[in-house]
Amino acid sequence: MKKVIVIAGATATGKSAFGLRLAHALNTEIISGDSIQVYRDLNIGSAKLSFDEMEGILHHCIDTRDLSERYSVYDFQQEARAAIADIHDQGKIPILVGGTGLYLKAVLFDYDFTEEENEIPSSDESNETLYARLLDLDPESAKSIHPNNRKRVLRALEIAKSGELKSEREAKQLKKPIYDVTMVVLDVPREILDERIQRRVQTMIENGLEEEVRRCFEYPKTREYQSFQGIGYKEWKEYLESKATLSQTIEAIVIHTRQFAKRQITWFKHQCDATWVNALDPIALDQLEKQILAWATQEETQ
RNA sequence: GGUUCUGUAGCUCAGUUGGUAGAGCAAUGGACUGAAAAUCCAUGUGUCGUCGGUUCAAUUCCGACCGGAACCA
Repeated sequence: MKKVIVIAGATATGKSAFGLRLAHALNTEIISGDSIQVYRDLNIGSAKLSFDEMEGILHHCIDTRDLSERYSVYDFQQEARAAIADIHDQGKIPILVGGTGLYLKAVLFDYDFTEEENEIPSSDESNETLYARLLDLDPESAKSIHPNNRKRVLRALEIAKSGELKSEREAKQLKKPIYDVTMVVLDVPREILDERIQRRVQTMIENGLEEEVRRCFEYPKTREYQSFQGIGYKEWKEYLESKATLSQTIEAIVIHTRQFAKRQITWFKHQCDATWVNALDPIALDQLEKQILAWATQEETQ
């Protein structure tokens, strides 16, 4: 199996910096595992590295979509795997850096998405009615989806329409990585992370986040885009409509970012087999780098 | 100084015609296979401002005091 390095963790834990460090040491390229950084004009609010900050390291899966476009795990799986293959062909070990847990897992594991229309399933039926139908069509999947989780119920019904059930599709998977993966989760104690988030948002404001938002989402129609769902963007809706103050907007961004970080931590804790490292401990990071470099030079396993 | 409001969960506020109280947000934990920075689930004891009075019983009624707001001087 080919090797892949993964640097994961909550927002504001220093993933990008550590990823760059490894990329230099291994003379390789980085693949961003992030659902918002794929959008071309979302720079400040998505905490995207600037061209200079990339320090000459090639970054994949960034700036690949226009604000009006939809994007999904499927797209990411295709494009990230293509980039991985390309880097492997150069005899290098790709580094996947990102905080979108599902995206990382879908690339590394044998998640199976068949080619299909990327449409948002919609319905005006009640949650109860939809769930009842799912119970009938795919009881196995229904068991693991809460009736109120309309999005998931609709998706499972959508899959069932194709003839194959969601539960059947997943049962065929081995649920094992398709690469030889070394995965690291960068960890920062919650209280400190909260402060870092506060500061980071403040910096975004100073760097002109409001201007970026106005430029990208000036027209109300654009605020229906998937890209507008990003934290740091959607919070400006009320502000742009003169229904909220600047400080309320900033506060909302901070709160949403913290809640997001919490969800990310929960995901990585339970969904992934990874080495957790205190990102604030320079000695631990040095050791980690050495370990990864040593692992990188080992023979490929079968 | 006077009048009228007001003080209940971290925040904004309901409520109890007197039997010690509950929403939203926040917070905490969790789920997660095509929107995932999304979506969803679970968790609510707090001297009901302080001190007195009435009462079998006061957060609820009465008084004083201490905060806050508005208006009048």
